[in-house]
Amino acid sequence: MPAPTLKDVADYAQVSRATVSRVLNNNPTVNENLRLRVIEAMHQLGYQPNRAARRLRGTTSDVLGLIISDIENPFFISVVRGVEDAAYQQRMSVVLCNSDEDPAKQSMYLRVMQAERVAGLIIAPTHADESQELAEMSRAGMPIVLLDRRTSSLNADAVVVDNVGGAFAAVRHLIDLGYRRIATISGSLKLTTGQERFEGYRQALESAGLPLDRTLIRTGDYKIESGYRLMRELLSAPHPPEAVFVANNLMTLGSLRAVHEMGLRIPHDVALVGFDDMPWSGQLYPPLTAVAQPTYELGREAVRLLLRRSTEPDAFFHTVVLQTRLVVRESCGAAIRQEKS
Amino acid sequence: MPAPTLKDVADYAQVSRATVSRVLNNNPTVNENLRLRVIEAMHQLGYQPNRAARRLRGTTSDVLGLIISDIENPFFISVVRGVEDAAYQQRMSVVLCNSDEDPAKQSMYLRVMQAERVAGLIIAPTHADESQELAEMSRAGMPIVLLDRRTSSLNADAVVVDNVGGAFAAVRHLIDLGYRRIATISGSLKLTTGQERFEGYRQALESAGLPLDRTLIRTGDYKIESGYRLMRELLSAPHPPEAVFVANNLMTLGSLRAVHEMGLRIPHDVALVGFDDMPWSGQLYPPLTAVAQPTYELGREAVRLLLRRSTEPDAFFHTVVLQTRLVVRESCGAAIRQEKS
DNA sequence: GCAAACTGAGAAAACGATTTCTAATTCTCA
DNA sequence: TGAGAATTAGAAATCGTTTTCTCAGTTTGC
Repeated sequence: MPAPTLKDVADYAQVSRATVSRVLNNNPTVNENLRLRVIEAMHQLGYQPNRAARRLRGTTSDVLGLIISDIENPFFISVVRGVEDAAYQQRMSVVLCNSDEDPAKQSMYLRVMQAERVAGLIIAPTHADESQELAEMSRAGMPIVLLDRRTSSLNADAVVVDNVGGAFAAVRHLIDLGYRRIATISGSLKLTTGQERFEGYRQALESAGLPLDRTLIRTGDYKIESGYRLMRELLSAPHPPEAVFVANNLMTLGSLRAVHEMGLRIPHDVALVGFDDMPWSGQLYPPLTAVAQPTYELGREAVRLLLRRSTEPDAFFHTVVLQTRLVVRESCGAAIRQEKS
Repeated sequence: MPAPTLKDVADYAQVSRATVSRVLNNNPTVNENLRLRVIEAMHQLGYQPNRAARRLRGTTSDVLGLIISDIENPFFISVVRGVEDAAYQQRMSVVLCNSDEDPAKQSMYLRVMQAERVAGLIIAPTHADESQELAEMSRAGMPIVLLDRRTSSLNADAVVVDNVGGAFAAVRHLIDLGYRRIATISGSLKLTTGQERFEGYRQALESAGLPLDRTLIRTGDYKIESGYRLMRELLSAPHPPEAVFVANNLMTLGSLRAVHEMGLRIPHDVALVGFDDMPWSGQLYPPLTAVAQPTYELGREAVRLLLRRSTEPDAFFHTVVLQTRLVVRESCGAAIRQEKS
């Protein structure tokens, strides 16, 4: 039993295919009687329009491409959900791909997107993206929105969070609580997020007249293991820090383990503030103080930018910066220290 | 600049469109010289076949639908990844939808899938799915694979984990460590996963000749808050349990918080085993003993079943049951107790 | 050496919608 | 009442592929 086509509906309702199409697309030039007859026929037959055919003839596709760099990072889950919800409201579907921080895989998926003739593309470019592919697609008229990270090789719409401001608020909070020797475990400086969070850390120290101490700075790779290793290094040093700002969620988990294994207590022996608030952050031991990112909004906003670009292809590029929020729990020691500001 | 079409390639290579199509589909009946000429032309023009047109004409679509019930549950992330990877190897793309445990949203997405004319559908049906839609689609010839959960309203291929065995192993482990008063915080008994994990708990007690004590059984809804509330209830009772088996990841987080807030220690005052091992399980305090599910495999296996059904539509239905593994860390007290088996 | 079988590749017909023409009505107003 | 405008809906072209049909040219079998 093949699925009913528009022609079947037309035959059943005894009208032409064009009329059925008009009803389908809410063309007002169709008589109410006929309209009802066609709708009745569609119901009777359980008709669903074939998207492939529609896309082939119509100029606008209703599929939207989303390429993220690491589906296993919980950060992206909520982003995906934001994109999906916003797209659904526009009756668009989302094709999701995962580049795994692998430039080869990314370029493969870019080709798939091109072949799919997607209406637009939302992408968190991989680590060190030097490829010209994105720029070429953009020049060829494909609406593109950069998500979370930016890349030097492409001028385009982008939606990012205020990494500098978020990191600044976190470190400033530690300073206001009276900590002076504040270390950081930063992310890769090849990613804009890594650079910016480090910059926030630097500015916060500067704003309080504190020196930038090389021995308190460690650079990781956003994975659990590097957080563990770098935290051990920091705490084993002759003159360990009083507090640490960790620049992402997974490295924070590794840091916690290191502290516990060394038999130290948080925040009494060392205070901790993380970047990225997760559903389980409040259930860690101790509950984690962290910079919350508007991940869901990030996704929604990306779709909004994409739609704007589709309708106004020549508008100036926008970069939307979403604000973060510091969620204070116990790992920073706010409850046990006097705020000295 | 419109994208080049097959016709453009044909003109450029001075052959017919049919020949280009044959080259594209590796039809061996085309002469090597022509083949090279066509491939060269495709390169020159940067040609990418239009999937919409291809899907329209061809009988087989290369899009695979995936409907999950809660994208915010970390459990599904790895499942999605498994599906995606397996699909990619078959050069298929995945359209991902999130029903949010909402039957209305699920039925909406089912219609989208039907309209997309997807090659097949992998679905974790929502809570209490009584709809006939799935059964109808199945009867209409759509290959369908049930994921993680089953539903009474449809006989179809399914891939699930051995919930009974996993729960049994977890509780049996507690028994072997010498615990006798073992409680459970179970999931909704409307879901097959909830029922089966409870059944594993029951069987483990029975196998050791322990009574099923109503006061030690609590039923939650798989959310953090219910884990928190139910654990407080259990521990405030006049005769609290020595150990607790919690039937999902989020409720486990809530349970941990409850124990900590009440000033009790794990595993000294109460031991804990969870269901579903997560990347952060080892970094909780204390590191969590949990039943690990082969989530990635779950996804891969679902794709495999789907492809088999596409090629052999009339084969008998299979249910693939994947085994779990108990990951022993510290929350069960294995390190501090003598195993008495 | 002639009929039959095989090869390779073009012409043309699908696929299921949308959209542009176009023609048949109905309406409007002098 | 009749000419022109407005409305309504059908016929046919179109989108970019795949697939079937066809046919010329070549090979094979006896």
